[in-house]
Amino acid sequence: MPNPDPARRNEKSRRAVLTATLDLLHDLPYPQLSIEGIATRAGVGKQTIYRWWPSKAAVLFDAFLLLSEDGEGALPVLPDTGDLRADLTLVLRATAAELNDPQLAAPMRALATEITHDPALAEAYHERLDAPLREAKRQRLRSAQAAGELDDDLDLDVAIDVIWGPVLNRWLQRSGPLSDEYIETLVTTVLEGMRRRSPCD
Amino acid sequence: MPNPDPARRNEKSRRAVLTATLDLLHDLPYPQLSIEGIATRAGVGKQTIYRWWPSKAAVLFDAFLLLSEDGEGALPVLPDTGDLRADLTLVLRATAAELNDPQLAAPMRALATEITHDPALAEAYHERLDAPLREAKRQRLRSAQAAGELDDDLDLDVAIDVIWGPVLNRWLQRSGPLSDEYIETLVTTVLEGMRRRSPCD
DNA sequence: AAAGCGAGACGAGACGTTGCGTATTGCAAA
DNA sequence: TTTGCAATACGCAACGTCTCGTCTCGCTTT
Repeated sequence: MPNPDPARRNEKSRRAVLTATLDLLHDLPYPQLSIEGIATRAGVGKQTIYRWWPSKAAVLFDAFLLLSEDGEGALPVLPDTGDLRADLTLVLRATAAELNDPQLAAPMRALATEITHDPALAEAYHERLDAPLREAKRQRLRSAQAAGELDDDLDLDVAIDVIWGPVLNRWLQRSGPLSDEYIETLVTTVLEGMRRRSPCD
Repeated sequence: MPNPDPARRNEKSRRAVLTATLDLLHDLPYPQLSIEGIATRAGVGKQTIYRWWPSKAAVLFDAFLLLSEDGEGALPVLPDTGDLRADLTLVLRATAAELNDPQLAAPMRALATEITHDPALAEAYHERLDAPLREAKRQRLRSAQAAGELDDDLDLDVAIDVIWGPVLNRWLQRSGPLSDEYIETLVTTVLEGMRRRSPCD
């Protein structure tokens, strides 16, 4: 009797577990979230959780997946008004708003920290959650390249890191607020670069 | 009998606890690190730990503090050869080497993740560990401003985030290797900016 | 078609283990 | 003589495994 048969899996129990996980995270910090607590809240046997998920982090990941699938069925797309600076500012502000929302912040922090300790989870994250979003960002930057706003030989992946890395980092490390001013300055710095220019602008 | 008297504290026990913490982190991931394990390894009573530290994270923080104080008594300074690009590349490579060293990586990951869940720890981190390093970075950038390499109205704190944020982020999220090529491209992108330039370089 | 059957997921919860944080006991140092 | 110390017992909570009895399927047999 090796593995359980996914075909016979009870979808209702699955969703109950995931929503219970999200519910509980509204009230208590992730480290205090327990499998037993999830099972009780979901009205589910502990074994049902241990049967389908290898770890608390895996449950969290699926819960997160449920969240993002509910929000948007299709692939994410970044706004493209032709003004890259405006679009980036808009998107980063939206991101900041999400990160400042305690509702979403709790599971996001939890996922982010589990990823740093669990390589397997990290890979799943990049495949299922990060990749589509990253592709959307890449697409927007490609469009800006086509429009002549960006250098053609710019490394888009590095560019994405340079734009979003500081925001995520500031949030994770709590080094400061994700204010509009910060985002404004960030976008300017990234677009213009740090080097002094000869006076030809 | 309210608080213990720090004057009568046993320095030997203190160091035993902190070094035991670091030792244990070489062998097992941080989540599996237990107070009881530290006490046993250190040859110390559990109560001695609970008397002086409020949490596992606090022990970790002090252990980390011990590490950085051992490494360098004085304030850190970044190299300044007059060539900002070269200096940044050098420093980032050194940082990447540290982060790639499993010895140091374990406690660093642990500290980074605890910070995201514990605001009090985050503040202590920024005061005692991040601030001095950040000041050194700021100083180097100021020097570059004075040398005319950088714009005078550049926001140095944002600049620091833009340079170091992507590295830390890539490492925490395991989104890719901290290779020399990555650092090279990163430094170039940050210094030159993403925007297309009119041909006046 | 209807009744019987086996497999396997399910809710519930007991079980031994582990680590938590507290309390107690001598001992040693200041 | 006071108080931090190592050691260890304690109650508690969550762990992960296990064993129940129930249920829901899909496949036979009639």
